[in-house]
Amino acid sequence: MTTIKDVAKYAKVSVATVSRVLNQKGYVSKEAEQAVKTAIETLNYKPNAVARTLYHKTSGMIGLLVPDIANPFFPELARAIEDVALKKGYTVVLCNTDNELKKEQHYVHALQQKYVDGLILATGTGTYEHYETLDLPVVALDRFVSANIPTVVSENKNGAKAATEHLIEQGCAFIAHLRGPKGLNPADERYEGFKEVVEANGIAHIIVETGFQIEQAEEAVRALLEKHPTIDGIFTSSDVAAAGAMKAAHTLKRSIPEDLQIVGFDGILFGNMLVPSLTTVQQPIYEMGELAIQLLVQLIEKRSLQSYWHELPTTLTIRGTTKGGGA
Amino acid sequence: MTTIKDVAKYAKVSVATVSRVLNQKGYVSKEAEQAVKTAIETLNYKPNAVARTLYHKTSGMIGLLVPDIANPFFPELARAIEDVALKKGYTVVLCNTDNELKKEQHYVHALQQKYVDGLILATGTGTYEHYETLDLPVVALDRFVSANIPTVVSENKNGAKAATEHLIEQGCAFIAHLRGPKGLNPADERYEGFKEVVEANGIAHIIVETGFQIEQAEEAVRALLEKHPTIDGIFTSSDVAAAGAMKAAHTLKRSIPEDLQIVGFDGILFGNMLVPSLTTVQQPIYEMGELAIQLLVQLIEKRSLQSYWHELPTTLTIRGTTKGGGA
DNA sequence: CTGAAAGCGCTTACAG
DNA sequence: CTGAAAGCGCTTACAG
Repeated sequence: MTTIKDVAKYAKVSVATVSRVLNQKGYVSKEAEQAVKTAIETLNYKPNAVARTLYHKTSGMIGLLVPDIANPFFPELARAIEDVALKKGYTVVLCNTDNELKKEQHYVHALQQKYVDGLILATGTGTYEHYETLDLPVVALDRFVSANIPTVVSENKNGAKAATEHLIEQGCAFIAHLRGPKGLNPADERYEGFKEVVEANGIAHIIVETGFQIEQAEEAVRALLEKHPTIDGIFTSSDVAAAGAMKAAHTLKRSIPEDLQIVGFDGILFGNMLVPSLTTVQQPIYEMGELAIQLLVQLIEKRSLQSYWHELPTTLTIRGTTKGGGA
Repeated sequence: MTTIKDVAKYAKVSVATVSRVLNQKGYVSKEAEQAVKTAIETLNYKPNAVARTLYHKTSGMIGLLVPDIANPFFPELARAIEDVALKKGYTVVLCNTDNELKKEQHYVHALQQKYVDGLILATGTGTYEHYETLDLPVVALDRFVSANIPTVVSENKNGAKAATEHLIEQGCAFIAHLRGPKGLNPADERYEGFKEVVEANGIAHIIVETGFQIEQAEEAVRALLEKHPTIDGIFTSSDVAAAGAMKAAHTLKRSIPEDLQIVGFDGILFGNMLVPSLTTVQQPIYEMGELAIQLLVQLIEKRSLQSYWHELPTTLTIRGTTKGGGA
């Protein structure tokens, strides 16, 4: 690798001068500038980012912590973040935590030691509370961590209410809710929204908790439908769980949406690939990612934020698994 | 941030001694060691990874270049890579290239300047040929770049042959192949495999090219089925395209697998979420990712490789979209 | 306008 | 066994 010294030697100037033309700051004569530019060109010199980082204490990298990139909600989020990062000159380090405290801590330490400029937390065990004392810009995405940390979420509760109301409007009289893990923010809020609406309308309902694996959801729904054959509506806390519900319904020869209506939550791409395509509460996934990194960059650049709480609207997308929609 | 100097001062030794206990190399007395350890503990000192990188010219980071992490094949791959990286003490930088030469070049430069220890290329325009002269360990994944670069792929051609043979065995007489972009290695090989089998068996066939968007595939298959209503089998170059084919079939009221049988390629998770679930050529996605990073780490650690060519077996997973399987 | 020097935080020969 | 010093590649006051 050619270094700034090589360039200086070739251009017959000092390294300070080379540095000045590199950073376009400070005075430098036309002749010196030209000589340096020629030297850079002919030696194919690229400044060493690590040395710069050591001096500036800023690396141009941000850490993205997700539970599991293989969970289809997160790739879309990651893509949005990476797109904006590219434009703004940042680079994204991907970390899968599996919601395990140990992995989370490990990554936070590793990233800090590398001088990352900031962190986007799309994960959180809820137990690792050191983010505020980290002295590092942090944005929480799809999760609430602390009031001092800018947060980007979608309208989980409202979305859940809309989904539940839709099922009721379409004639469901006994609705099951497949809720996500307790203690997980979005799952709790979706549950709240569901409960509020069924209770307000005096609708029979039942709640079952599942994780993010399709098999769990499928099994849960199969058991549920066998035990309660009169269930005619299901609202799931994720689209993946909805797909599991659809598989279970298919196995039990319950036709969708005639016998059983299903509404998912997330609006990930594959919902539209299902047959019938999935009615779901669409989160503005890409926009959430975009906003999160924009806020993070503002924080990094020490610009002040107008708001620390950003709740983006969800929209009910009616498709083939409920009666209001098409195929 | 506390530095090695602070620790040295607190422990009343030189920074050299602190460094020695940090790295557990060189002689250091029990007393000095103890003093340093206490100092590290009480000051909560973490060594600065950037300074180390500057000296050692090795960062503990690897770059992962994929076309688009939102394309469901890549998150599974990325997850495998990240899992192994975590175990081996590396960190993964995620780069989406969209198969654009400009983005690819940008990332390669940016990563090099950050002293990444190696690159995994799961993308490639085929035009950027500088990887061999990069002086950086590189592994090609799901793509052939050069004979000098260790390569991990799956048996694309054999998989395609098995898929096509399966369709013929199940009675298909007029088979369409939705091939991926020309010039893209895996797509070309799958096409070759298909062609060989249909030609050897004298089966009527037709080829259409599509990209990786479900909408393209759906539209292509709709047009195809309208023009050629006697098509009774489709082999697609990806599972996403197969989902598009299923949607088109559904729209045209062609029942699967009775009227129309479909085989995909990839074996991504969501194939199993479809109804009927998708018969597909399963690539060992996780294993491919694992192997790629293991090879890369071997390269980084200057251990020699037995082989530069790793072709992992694919398996035909017969499910609900062809007649041999279940639902 | 320009260069010598100190410093970012670490590591490792080199003397002792 | 231990410390002073040089060096990794850059940047920026400070003199001139």
